[in-house]
Order: sequence, then C-alpha cells, then structure tokens
Amino acid sequence: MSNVVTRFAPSPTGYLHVGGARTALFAWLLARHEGLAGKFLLRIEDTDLARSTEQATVQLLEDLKWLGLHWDNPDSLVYQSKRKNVYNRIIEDLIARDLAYKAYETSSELDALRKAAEREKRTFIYNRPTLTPDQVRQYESENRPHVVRFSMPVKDYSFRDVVLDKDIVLPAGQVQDFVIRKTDGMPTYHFAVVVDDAEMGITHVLRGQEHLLNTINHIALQHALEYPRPTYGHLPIIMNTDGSKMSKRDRDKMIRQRAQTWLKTYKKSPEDIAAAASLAPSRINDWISDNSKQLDLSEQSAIMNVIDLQESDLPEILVHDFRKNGYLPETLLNFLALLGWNPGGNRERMTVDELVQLFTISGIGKGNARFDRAKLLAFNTEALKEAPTDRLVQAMRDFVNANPDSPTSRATDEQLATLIDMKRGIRTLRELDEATRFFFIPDDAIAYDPAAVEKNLNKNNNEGAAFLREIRNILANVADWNAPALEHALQSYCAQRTLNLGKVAQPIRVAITGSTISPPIFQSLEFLARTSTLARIDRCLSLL
RNA sequence: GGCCCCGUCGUCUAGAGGCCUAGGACACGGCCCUUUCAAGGCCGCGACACGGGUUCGAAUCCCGUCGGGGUCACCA
Repeated sequence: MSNVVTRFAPSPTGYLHVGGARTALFAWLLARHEGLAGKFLLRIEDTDLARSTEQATVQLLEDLKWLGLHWDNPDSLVYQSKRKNVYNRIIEDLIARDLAYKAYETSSELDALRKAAEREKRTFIYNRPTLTPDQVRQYESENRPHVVRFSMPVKDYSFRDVVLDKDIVLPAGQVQDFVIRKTDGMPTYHFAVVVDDAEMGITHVLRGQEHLLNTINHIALQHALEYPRPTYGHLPIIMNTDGSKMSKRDRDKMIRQRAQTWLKTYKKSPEDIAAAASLAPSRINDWISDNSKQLDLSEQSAIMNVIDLQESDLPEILVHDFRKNGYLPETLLNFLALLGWNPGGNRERMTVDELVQLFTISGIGKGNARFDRAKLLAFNTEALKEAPTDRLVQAMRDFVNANPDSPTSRATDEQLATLIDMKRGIRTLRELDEATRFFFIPDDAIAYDPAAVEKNLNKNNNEGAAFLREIRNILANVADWNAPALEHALQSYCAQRTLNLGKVAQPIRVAITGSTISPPIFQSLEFLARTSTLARIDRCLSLL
C-alpha cells in the first residue's frame, strides 16, 4: 500500500537537462520521504513520433541512474507510444458520449484564424463549427484527416496548487475545446497524461510551472472520465544567470557564435569547417546561418575540435555536461534541490539521505531561480575535499569513462588514488584530469609552452636551464626516489646556492609538464619515476 | 496584448506582525599563507521594488503601481 505515488514523465528528445533533473529530483524526494509508503514511477512521453528517439530514452535513463534517481517500475516502464489502443478506446467512448468530437480544420486554416484574431487584437478562442449531417457523412466517407477535440464545459475552473499554496482560478471566458488526438492518431500530451496518471495511480503531480494552466484542461478531462484528481504542485522555473530561460539550445548557440568568430578570425568558410570535421557542407552552411537549426552531439564535438573549443568552455545545461565536466552527482543533486527548495534555517550542504529526510512540499519556493554555476562549483569543491579517496576513485573512473579521450583514462585505480591525494583542493574532476594528465603522456610527446620556457628557462641568460642541468645530475644520483628524499636533495641544493625553492622548482616543472602548473613538485617527481623525469629533462634541454 | 504566477543583498535563500540594527551560503574587494595552480584562514562590501493603507508595531496582512516569468500549438 502506497500513500504517495509520484512520477517523472520526460519526453525523449535528448539528454536530460537540469530543469528536468530537478523536477525528477523533487518527485523522487517526495516519494522517498515516505519510505516504503512512497513510490516513484517513470513514464516515457513519446507521443510526438517525429521528435522522440529511442536513443534519447536510453540517454535519459542513463542520466537518471547516474544521479541515483532510481524508479520503482524498472520492469514496467510506461511508453505512451505503445498505448495507442488504450487511448483510442477511451477517446471513442468520449465521442460516443458527445464529450469529444472530430474536428476537420487544417493547421493552416487554424493559423489563419489565429493571425486574423491577432490582427484584430482579440484572443483567439476555438469555436466548434456546426456541421450538417450531410457534411459529416461526406467527411467520414472520404476519410478526411481530423483531430479529436475535447468539448470543454464552459465554466470557471479552479484547483489547489500545493507548491504555490493557493487556488488557481481560470475564468470561463478563457477556456476552449482542445485537441486530444492528433491527425496521426496519437493522443496529445494533455490526454495521455490524464489517462496514464490515473492508470498508474499517481497521487502527486510535481511538474514545471509552464504546466500551470494546462492543469485546467487536465482536471476537466478527469471529471469527464471520472478519474480521481491527484494533488498538483507546480515548480518554479530554472533560469540562466542573465535571466533567460535555461535551454538545451544555449550550447548550440555558443558553438555557433564561436564558429562564426573563428571563420572571421581565420578567414575561412563554412566549407572548411565541414571538410575538417568531415561533415556535409550543406548541413554546416544551414546551421551556421540559421539559429533554428541544431546540431546533434557528435556533430557538435566534431566542430568543437576544428575551432578548438573546449567542453569546459560551454555552459553546462544537460546532466550529461556536468558529468563530463567532473561534478559529483550527489553534489549536483544537493545544489539542484536548493534551487527552489530549502529545509529552513541555514542548512545548505546535505547528503542525499538528508535531503530525503528533510524534504517537504512546503519548503519549495514560489519564485523562479537563477542557476548560478559559481555556487555549484563551490559546492563541488567542498564535496571533493570531504569525500573519501575511494569515492573519488570511483568518481574519477566514471569521469574518464565519460571522457575516454583523456590520457588519464590510462591510470590504474591505485594511480588515481595517488593523484587524488596529491591534488586535494580541485574544484572539479576535470581539473584533476587536466592537472595530472601530463603523467600519462609519452615522455617525447610533452608539448612545451613557449611562454613558460621563456620565463623559467631562457630568461636572465638561460639561468633556469643552467639550474636544470645541475639538478638533472642530482636527480640522477638521488638514492631513494621518493618525495621526502627528493625534497631533501633539492632543498640542500637551494641552501648551498642561497636560492628560493621556486627558482629550481619551476624549471623542473616546465621540463616535466611543459607548463608552469603541476601538483606539488616532489610528489609529482615521485609519481613520474626517475626514468621519465630524466628523459623529460633531457629532451627539454635538447630542445632549447 | 489577454489570462495566470512571482517579487528580501549581484545570485540562491532564512524570515509565518514585535526575536531584524534583516541571518547564512556563493560571488566580489582587501589582507594572510604559499615551490606553481589551486585549496585554506581572517576582515569587509552588500537587500526587504515603489506608493498607499491596516496595526501600539509590518520584510511579514490588504490595495495599487512597477518589474520579472509563464501561457495563449495537431510540442511536451
């Protein structure tokens, strides 16, 4: 016996984005808060045959699993596309009871009516046309394409919203008959939701505020079908920092902008990009000049390679983006929960179990919230600092799985553990990856940053290079190759010559990493081992 | 534009008529620590959208204005 049954009902058009993730999280928390008396169900809303893909469903499920939002119907996932017959039976029944009817206007006819209404500055309300029996017979006999509309009783509607904590009222003048079955025979969202929520025994519907007024349609339908009315709560919307609505398109937009600048800077043509990325020139041409065109993920990454745009340069919008950029799922959940909900008082950092325990609908806010990545980053930094090493090894494994091109993917678990302890203080797993990937690059493949070489080796009459040559011989003869011994050897070298440690550490750093940045130098040397260290120093000196 | 929702520091928020000289976190500024990059420590800046009521007393209740968002699809 479950007292609370919630659901998440995404439509499979791509990876899960943070808005959807938060909706899922709240529905999940509401159910889990009830313990055994709560159920969280998943339903795939794929009634839009043109936009839904199987691949997107797979991605969606993977994202939810990564977040740890497990659903209670893993063996009986509801796919709306497979329930056409169920919906049709109910729709035929509604038609028979004259609560719904076939409507024969085409989309373009309706568009024209809407435009006309707009020109005359009045609100378009659909009116059921009166068809003569002859017309009906004729349309039926010629099998004319049609939709089915629900005959919406004209009256004032109201329902209780538990998030907003108020009654939402829509006056009779605002209601109109709406489509419940499309020309292609599939039910619309409004119809499928109502039927499925009822059949799945959903008691609480938590969804985005963009659905607030849709609920009026849904309760009218429930009344006609004699379904119970679930409890409704509409969540505030997550916005970008600039106040615009957060959308999957933000990434595509950014890539397009950068591609356009790239074209200008290097005086190239879209065809050049297409060729370098091995994509169809026409496709790239369309995309680059048309904001409404969107690339898929593999096309995006091909183009990013060409114009040298990093994953971390893009705004994270999708759950998958956060995974690729090295955020911990439990931190993302914590942050997302706080975007529009809080347990009261000064409580902010919470484990998933604590979220479950503390979650209440009354703690959900009413206003839209802006997504502030800086704060998420701070949360992630803190979580990364506190997490035990084995948790981070596991997280790092997941990170490199999501980023198979990284050299760090060659690391063993033992090596990952060492890297993690060597470089506490990172903000994301990507930072750890970027700070330590030089270990896993072949010695002769280190790329030397000219500015780093100039500053630390060439400046002041090749002072740094001279130090490096002397240090090379010291390192070659250190008895024990471990951090304390290496530190001791180099500190005494510095003491002899009255040098700051920085004077010798930086040239070594440049030699082994190619840059001026690395984890603490002695631990880095220990990790690299003597052979690689000397090989890199020798190669570096030979390149000067 | 009609309808609907919302309105506390730059951002997320605490706040249920006196505990508010409005608290916390992030961001920002300064100082400290430091072999690089970080991380860390300390200090600081900073808000009740506005105008009317109600009340002994209002960030909290009511009205209006302004501002933000949503929605007006055979997309969900």
